[in-house]
Amino acid sequence: MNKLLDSSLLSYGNTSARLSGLTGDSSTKLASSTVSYKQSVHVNIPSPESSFSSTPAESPTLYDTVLPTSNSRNVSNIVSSPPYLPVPVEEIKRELPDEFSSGCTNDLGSFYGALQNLVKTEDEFAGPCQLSQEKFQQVQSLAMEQVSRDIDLACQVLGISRDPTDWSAADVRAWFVWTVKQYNLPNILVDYFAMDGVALCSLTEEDFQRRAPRDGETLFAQLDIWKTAVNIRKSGQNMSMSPFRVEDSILDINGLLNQWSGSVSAVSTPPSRTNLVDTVGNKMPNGHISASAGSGCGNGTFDSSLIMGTEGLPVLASSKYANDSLHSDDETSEDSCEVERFAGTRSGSHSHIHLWQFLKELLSQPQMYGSCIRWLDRSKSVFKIEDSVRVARLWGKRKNRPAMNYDKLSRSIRQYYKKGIMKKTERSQRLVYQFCHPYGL
DNA sequence: AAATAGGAAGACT
DNA sequence: AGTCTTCCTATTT
Repeated sequence: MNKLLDSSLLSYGNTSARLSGLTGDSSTKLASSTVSYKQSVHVNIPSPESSFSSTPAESPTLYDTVLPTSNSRNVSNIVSSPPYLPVPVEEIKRELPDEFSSGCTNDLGSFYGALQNLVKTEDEFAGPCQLSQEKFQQVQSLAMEQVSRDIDLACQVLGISRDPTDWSAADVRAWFVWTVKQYNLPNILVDYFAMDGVALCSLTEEDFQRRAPRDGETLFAQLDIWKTAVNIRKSGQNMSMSPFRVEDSILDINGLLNQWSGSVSAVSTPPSRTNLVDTVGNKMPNGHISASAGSGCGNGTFDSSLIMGTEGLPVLASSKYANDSLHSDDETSEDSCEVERFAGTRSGSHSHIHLWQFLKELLSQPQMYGSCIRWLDRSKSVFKIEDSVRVARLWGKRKNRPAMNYDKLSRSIRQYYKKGIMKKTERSQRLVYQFCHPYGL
């Protein structure tokens, strides 16, 4: 079993190190990156315990060290942990500063120990460690490159954008299933994260923890890595690394996906990103997936056709993720983009969003929609619609119902009373509603 | 006047 | 079948 670079290496939380710090440029730091991760953040570099048998002459890669070559490779190992990518071990060792080897019993041990130490002391860079900025940047560059490759692979497998803010609700689900699978997080209820990427990115760490008390931190940390990675790439400082291409990898993507899906037959089905399958290969309605314990959490699966071309070769799974976010739903862009966004890209599964989910999306973006809907008491899931006309208009746009108004919207809300999704507050106030547990989480 | 409440029927998936 | 959407009348704020 491969060992991931786990909390023992990049345990960001206990060390107060930040992923964004790895960029070495504070200008690229995301606001959310200031959170100290208390849980492990995986970077795909094998631990010292992994069976390195590198022969210097062959300049093996990290990938090589954990994956048998040829068709006989053990796919289950690939699936049970994030795939390893070809970063030459010797290169990493060569680029490590000398300080990294002191006090360790073997080279790899020194690498991990030193890198951990480096991460620990990043915030006190000029402190006792006294690593040169150049050396530090070498290591952070390697780490970020590995992270970036992981993200590229996941994007290609899932057919989603690198940028989480581009994700539709279906993309968010896909990312969740992938992450849950990769990091074996059995206690995640995906339905608690039924939102698009913009809404997801606006969630705080506390929001994650509320939705997933056990693994929320890890998920939040993972999302933050993605956000940071895309920020780095956008800022153009991504270490002259070309995007990872599946065809360049020696990773057996087909095998990976077959294992991932648990259904070889799915390869022959038409490509469909939303055709999620459960652990026995049954498609679930509306792409519904659940990673909760007892429902096949550890085996969250996808239709492996999602990235298969007609010849069984992995291909990029469409660019349809182009626009399903709410972030441009402000007053100015509503008009300019209306036809394209709501007549076109909103079709299909994305129109399945429920009103209560939509309202939560708006509520999760107070900077954008705080003037029309806001929480009155977040802990009790009490919110107020401040601008009923605008909220109704936004809802109508999302559902492609131009005639939507607050009268109709409120009728839908009132249906929720019977369903136990919403309720009126104790002291009835106009335009004030309350989510029933757990819908307000 | 605007919001609330809920019945009824139809659309849509 | 479930979730709205649409239309409606009556009531409350």
